[in-house]
Amino acid sequence: MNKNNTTPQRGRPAKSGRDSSQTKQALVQSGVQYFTEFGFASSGIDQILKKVSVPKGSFYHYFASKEAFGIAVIEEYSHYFAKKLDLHLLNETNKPLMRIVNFANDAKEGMARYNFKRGCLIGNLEQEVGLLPESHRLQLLDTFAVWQQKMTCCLQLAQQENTIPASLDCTALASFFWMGWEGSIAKSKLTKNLTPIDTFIDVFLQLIAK
Amino acid sequence: MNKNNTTPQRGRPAKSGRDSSQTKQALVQSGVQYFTEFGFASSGIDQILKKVSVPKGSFYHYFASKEAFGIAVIEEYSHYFAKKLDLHLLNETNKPLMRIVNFANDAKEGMARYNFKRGCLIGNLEQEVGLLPESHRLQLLDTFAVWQQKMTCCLQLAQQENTIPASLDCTALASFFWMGWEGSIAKSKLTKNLTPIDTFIDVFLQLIAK
DNA sequence: AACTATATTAGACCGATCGTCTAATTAAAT
DNA sequence: ATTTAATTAGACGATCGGTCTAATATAGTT
Repeated sequence: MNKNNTTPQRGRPAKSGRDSSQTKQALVQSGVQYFTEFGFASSGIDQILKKVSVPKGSFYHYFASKEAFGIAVIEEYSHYFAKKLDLHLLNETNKPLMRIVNFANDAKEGMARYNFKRGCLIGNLEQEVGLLPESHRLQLLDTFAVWQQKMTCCLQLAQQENTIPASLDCTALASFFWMGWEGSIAKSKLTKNLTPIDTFIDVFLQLIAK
Repeated sequence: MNKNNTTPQRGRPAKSGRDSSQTKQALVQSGVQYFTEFGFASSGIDQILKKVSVPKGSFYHYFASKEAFGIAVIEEYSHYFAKKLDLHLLNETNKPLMRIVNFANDAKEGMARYNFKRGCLIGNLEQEVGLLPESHRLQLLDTFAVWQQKMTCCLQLAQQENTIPASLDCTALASFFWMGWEGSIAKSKLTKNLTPIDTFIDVFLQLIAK
């Protein structure tokens, strides 16, 4: 975002060979991993730095504080997830409810790939909210609002298709979906298998189908 | 459990005046509060002790380790919650679905009373499972299994009454309920209001009603 | 070539815990 | 008086938290 390789870099060069924005991005991605697995409070800056071979002294060059770093991490994940969501929920080659199923399958893959250790950053931090700075709390709320909006649209499409009853309030149903979703991800972390997610999706679809 | 006031206490008397089992119980209750609000990893033994005026040196007299203490804390909460659940779900003066509503209202009171800072110990620890000893993980699974069984029975009652469709698998539905429930408690902590819980219960009941 | 500005790093800083343990203290039992 | 049991005092070393200052290395400027 900041500098590209056409402009020569001033200052002492990074040990890693990355330029400024690459290093920043690498740190954020490492943060996503650690925060998703261990939460904000229990993740140390040391580990996060070590993973991408950035020296400790550099951290406060790139970020003003752990809080500021957290904001960047949440933002990164939010963008990543919103993209994934659009990929499935706006895929016009599939019917609306099928899009939800596809999204769930995508997420299930991720759960298994990381051995059920990660789950959803937003859901994990949500539980930790009592230990988080207020800025993070608001950011999490924003993120959920975006996801909810996307899901609402998808459900409305299903409604227009007459796949689900017209009597349903799609906004409330979308909120309901995400609460159950986060619950199922958490349960899946606990059981270390995909059964909870499957149960959630199956029952959800069965309940809303006409 | 251990000693009552009829048998005189040997050894140096506790500063607090409590006997052995009272002190242990006080520690466990303090642990419930802290673990529920801050999780296992972020709760310090010091704080837990201070809250009930038990000196630090005493901790390892009462518990073999923090892990063992955690087991006692989870057990205490599980019992407490199972009792609350029975109180509502087995209350024959109400129809099955009304019992669920009453349970939810009870829980909502608790959420508000603690200013949305605590929520559900089991749900909170569930998210933290990556940082927990395996013994805790299994205990959490057990606890959920018990809750799920209780809810299954209640839903089956509703089914027998013909309040909900006979086509529903009550076991799956109970699992679904608890995932959504935990999700709604977490969301309620985030929003600092009861709207998520209300939405969850409302939509759930609407979806399963005939 | 000397100097300034900028970018990055090295590594220490200190306070706060962390969970645990050993020795001392206090009382009842013998 | 001595032993046994229960509780406490307080230190223990280790880790690690987030942060900061000074040193280093490059590019731009004169």
